[in-house]
Amino acid sequence: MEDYLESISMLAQEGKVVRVTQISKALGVKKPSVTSALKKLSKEELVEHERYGYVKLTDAGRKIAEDVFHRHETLRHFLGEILGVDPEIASEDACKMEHTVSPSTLERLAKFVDFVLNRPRGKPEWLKGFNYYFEHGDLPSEYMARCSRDE
Amino acid sequence: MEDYLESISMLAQEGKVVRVTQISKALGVKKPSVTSALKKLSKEELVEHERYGYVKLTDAGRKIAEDVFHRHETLRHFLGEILGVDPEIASEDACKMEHTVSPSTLERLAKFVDFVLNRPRGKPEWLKGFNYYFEHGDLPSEYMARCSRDE
DNA sequence: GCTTTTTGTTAGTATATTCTAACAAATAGA
DNA sequence: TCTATTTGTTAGAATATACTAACAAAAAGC
Repeated sequence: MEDYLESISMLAQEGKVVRVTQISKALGVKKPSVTSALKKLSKEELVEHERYGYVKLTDAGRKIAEDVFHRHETLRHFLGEILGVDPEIASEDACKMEHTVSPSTLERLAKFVDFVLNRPRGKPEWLKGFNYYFEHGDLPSEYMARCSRDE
Repeated sequence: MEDYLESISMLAQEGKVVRVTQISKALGVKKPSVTSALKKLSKEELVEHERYGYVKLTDAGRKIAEDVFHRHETLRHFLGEILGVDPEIASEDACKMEHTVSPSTLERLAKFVDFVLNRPRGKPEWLKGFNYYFEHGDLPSEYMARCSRDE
């Protein structure tokens, strides 16, 4: 259900009017699945949807959608920009993981991403070291030297 | 199903004989759930189990179990030792996430954990910086200074 | 306005996984 | 060895989620 809310939110963000077919395409599920999801989400007052009509998030629904989206983005950034996972895969994995991370872990992960990418400026040197290590299996001597100096 | 395999593997590792009740307790599910899981896993030739008897992994089952365990440990280490998530929660989250991470992401994560924790010696200075940042919301001036020097 | 196409819904089915209740086998105690 | 307890199984129901096939409503074309 979180995926439906997130997808509705994203489609709405793009300015498009949100309809069953679009959600169906966005999520890669068949239309009846969307209809029944919307029925359920309506009952929980997370979306507004009348037969054959447009889909809109309620405030409660939007809140959840944005939370899911935040989780998704945090994971995607971590996977893509720190671990260096292929963007496509980073997005897919984020999509699956976003539903299982606990709030407290996500909070730390978000801070971690922020810390690594922005404190106090851009990406730190050691991240290049990691990429080198991942590609070659060991570290360039220059990096080793600098690291020892730091210690 | 992966959870069942992992649990059986872990119980076996502890030297104990593996039985339905133990798996049931380890996973926090009722015994009929275990019985039916075992039936399924037997059909797939991942465990050996005869009525009222002990449970044993086949080679194929053990292989999967060890893979799941590896995923679990990698995640747990990352969450606990790098992000600094509470050990209890790190373990729970790892348990949920271990089923959704893609192999390529896991490979990078494992390398990342190894890199951060062991290359070229123990934990790097910046990890303390992260913990400070997480607790206080900004960085100690000493760290800021050192970082600029590095750049 | 009538027909065709697109869009959405309903009904019914399937899978995966859990549970409870009731029963059966195995084990342990006396 | 007989009974009581522990352990394991079966049967059946529940939830969550997806699907297909068939139908209905709405929109578009002419």
